[in-house]
Amino acid sequence: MALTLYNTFNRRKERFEALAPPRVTMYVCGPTVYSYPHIGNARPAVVFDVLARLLRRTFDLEYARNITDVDDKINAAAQEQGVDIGEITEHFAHVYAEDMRALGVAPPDMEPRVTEHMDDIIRLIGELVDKGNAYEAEGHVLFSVPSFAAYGGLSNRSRHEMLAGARVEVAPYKQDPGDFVLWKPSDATTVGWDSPWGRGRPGWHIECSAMARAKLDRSIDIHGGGQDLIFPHHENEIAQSTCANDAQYARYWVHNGFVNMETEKMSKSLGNVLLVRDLLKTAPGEAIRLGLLSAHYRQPLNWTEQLLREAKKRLDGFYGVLLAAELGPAAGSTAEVPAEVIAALEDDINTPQALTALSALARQANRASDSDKGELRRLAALLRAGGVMLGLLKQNPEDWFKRGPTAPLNPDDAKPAMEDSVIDALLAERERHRQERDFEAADRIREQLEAHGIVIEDGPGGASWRRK
RNA sequence: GGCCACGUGGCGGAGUGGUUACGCAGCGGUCUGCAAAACCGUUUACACCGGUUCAAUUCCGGUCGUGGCCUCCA
Repeated sequence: MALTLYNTFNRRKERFEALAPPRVTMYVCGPTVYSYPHIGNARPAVVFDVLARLLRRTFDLEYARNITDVDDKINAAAQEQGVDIGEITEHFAHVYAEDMRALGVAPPDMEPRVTEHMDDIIRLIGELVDKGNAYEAEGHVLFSVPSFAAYGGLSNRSRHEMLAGARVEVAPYKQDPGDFVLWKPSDATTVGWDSPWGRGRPGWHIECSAMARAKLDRSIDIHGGGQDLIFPHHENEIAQSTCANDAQYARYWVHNGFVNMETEKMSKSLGNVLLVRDLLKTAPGEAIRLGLLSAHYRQPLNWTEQLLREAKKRLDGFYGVLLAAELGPAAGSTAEVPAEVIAALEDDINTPQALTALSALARQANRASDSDKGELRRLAALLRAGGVMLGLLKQNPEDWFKRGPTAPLNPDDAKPAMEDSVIDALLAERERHRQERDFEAADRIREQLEAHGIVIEDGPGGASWRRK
């Protein structure tokens, strides 16, 4: 099987072919660092993390995900708090990295920041001006959309259609209503850089074009991001980069769907956001990650408490297999990734199908668990390898069951925490009662533990416990 | 108004021109001192109307509905 990806540009699934194998270049639009990431922001990070893991199996991947640290929303936040923008961006870049790590997202190979590529941005704008694709007007530099005949190819709309639906006032200095800003002037109180067009700062779209070229190449294999970036952001990137580089900008455009709250898009402007760090207080990072992977990446995902609960239970099932097989932590595992998992992921990153393959392995393993320990261990190792491929099942199963969430999903379910040593002591006491066939006393201890969210499981090797 | 998705069983969610998705929940059973876990079995699915076809949930057209983009947004 070969990798196929849905290419937004052609609106169909296509077989992936690298421009210059074994090298593959991938650029994904990363965060603008001015606030805490919400679960919707986490989706592309997780999805492209899975794609990156898949690509690394067969290619020499160069994966860049930018950090936008110059932006008017950052400026607004900095002015409001009376601090330098660097304080805001440093803080939230750190928060983003922490939250993504908690979700099992491996850092990309490169995380370029806009402020570190101002020279590249200014050079790129200069090239566009020289080529006649951009012009200066009232301190601004604008991209001339009519100069790029293929404009609208990604979002599948003509300039005429866009004008019909335009809801924004057209700035008077624009030669064409569709023209967009590459560089804009900064006043004395706003952060700015010296340029041939005066002190100013970059517009929204140019930084990705500049960093993709600086960090990867003039022509890249895969460009990813959320569906809301298709227009205007990615459309404008194509215009800038194609004109400046005289080359196809990106061969495959991959866009993830939104995370919704009650079927409505989660967005900062609507205020209906669920922060990753708040979710991490209620559930393990792997459960949140599995929740994000439980629907196909292009489908909308309705984020609910039930979704998260089901994700956690599914992981409980998988870890139950690993525990029975006494596998321990993931490090050092040499098992091959199951072919079904690879096949599912190669089919346009079909993560629900990959999870189905894991469930099938778990069932087979459980079936074998009583009669054939060797088979159990073999299947469990496959399950683990498939899970790790998805960024899951990396923990020691014992830790998974003994370390509950720091807070329950529902505050009403709050139960007083209990020390491991206390639990172990109570369990030993219960064992004595059971030896003496005093089941009433034994059951009282179980109820006592239950009240603390602890479940006892009696097995052939004695009793064990786990946190719900 | 333009463009684009989507509408699957109690819920979530894949997929396919003719064969069990899978997960969660429910019900029955095996196991267990009782449980839990696990396993086995099980419950009315493919919005509606036409068309193509030997055969459509799957292809085509229409209707209705939901959502997204067209403006900062993953």
